[in-house]
Amino acid sequence: MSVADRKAREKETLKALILKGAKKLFIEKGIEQTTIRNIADEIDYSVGTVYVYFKDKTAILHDLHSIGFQELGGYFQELFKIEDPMERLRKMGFAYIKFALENQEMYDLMFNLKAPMEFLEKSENEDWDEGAATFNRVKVTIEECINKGYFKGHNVEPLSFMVWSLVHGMCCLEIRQRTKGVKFTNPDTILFDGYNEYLKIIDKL
Amino acid sequence: MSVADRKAREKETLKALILKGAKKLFIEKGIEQTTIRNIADEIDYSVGTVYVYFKDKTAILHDLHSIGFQELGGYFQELFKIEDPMERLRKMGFAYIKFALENQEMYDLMFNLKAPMEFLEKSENEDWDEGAATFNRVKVTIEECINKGYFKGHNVEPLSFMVWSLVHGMCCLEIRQRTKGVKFTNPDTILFDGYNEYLKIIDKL
DNA sequence: TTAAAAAATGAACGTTGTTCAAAAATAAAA
DNA sequence: TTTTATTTTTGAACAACGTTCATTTTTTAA
Repeated sequence: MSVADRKAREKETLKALILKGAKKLFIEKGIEQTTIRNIADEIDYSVGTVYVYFKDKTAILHDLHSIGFQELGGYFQELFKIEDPMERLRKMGFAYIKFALENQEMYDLMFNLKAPMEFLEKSENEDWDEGAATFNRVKVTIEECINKGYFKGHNVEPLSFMVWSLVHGMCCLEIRQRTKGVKFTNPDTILFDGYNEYLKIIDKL
Repeated sequence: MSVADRKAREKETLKALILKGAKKLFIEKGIEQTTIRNIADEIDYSVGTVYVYFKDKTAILHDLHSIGFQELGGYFQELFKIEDPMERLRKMGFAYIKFALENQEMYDLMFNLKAPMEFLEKSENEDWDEGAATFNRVKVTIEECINKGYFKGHNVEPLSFMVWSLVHGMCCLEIRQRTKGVKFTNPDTILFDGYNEYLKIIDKL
């Protein structure tokens, strides 16, 4: 166990500490309202130190966006024990919405903010692996549905994209306050009421 | 025609000039990249003048968001000449997507940015009239569909919300670069391919 | 021509993300 | 142990941001 090894471990620890502090503040007071100085204060380090461990703010946001996908993975954990792909698809949408509502700021970061994508564009690895992997779980499930005779006459990829868009759109409108603006009859349940309409539809296909 | 009247008209003209300059810059270089100083420079006025006519940046963004809804109305113009509500519904989604793709920055402002909603919260009129009115056009059309015997077993409002979410979600993922991240087989047509899957589905209902 | 009112101005303030020479802490060498 | 070299941390300083407001300029009324 060399000194270099320990130093490397300590670097990782501090990096994780910064991310932890950032996440806490993001959830507490919003991403836009959180400054690098806030983050530095939160973990009792100076601003300069934050910039030693992260190139800029988009780097922090990108790393946190990746953590968000890990957490979303947690919500999906149980799903792949479900054999019936249609049942799995139904539950997957629920889990997705649940994650979005329980982790609004993280969801926003993962699927709405420009920062994580801007970071990718500037970095050498241009691929959005997290997003692609998550989308693939939907695609695989829908493929199984098709193989079982569901969704006759449909194409896997565009259909998967449509399903993703449907749940994403609902979460998006909710998180960005657009459901509050349109005065629904039942504002508190509109997301699940909307999702139920979708469930009714796929039951017929 | 009193002096006061002319003054009032001149005030409106300058307000419109500021909005016009702001919109031009927003489209040219993005909303986030446009500063009040940029806008003032663009129209050859000082920063201070901008603040005489608008309380703050969210006021500019809100007014521009309203203009966006007028423009979206233009895309919807022809639609209500279509008698068949199902055909109108199909075309409405297309028009919506077309508007979103041709006016990405404006669409973002209307349905994604927090500024217009923050402005509403602070103002006395808390209602998002523009959004509610636009949603109502979808709702009315779907109601007509139901009256004609389509969408049996479905509820107007949640179903309308679901349809809105579906197209909004697609536009959102596209505009916020999430479709570029997930490497689709046909990235250039995925939005319309996805929308076609939706069309296939409602044809069966 | 002069006084009053309205409109336009831009320097100045507090904050932001970011940088970087200097200081402090740690490791290696003597 | 003491000295030297390396690594880590620091916070003052910078440019740019949204915003304010005392001052100046322009316009209107007297």
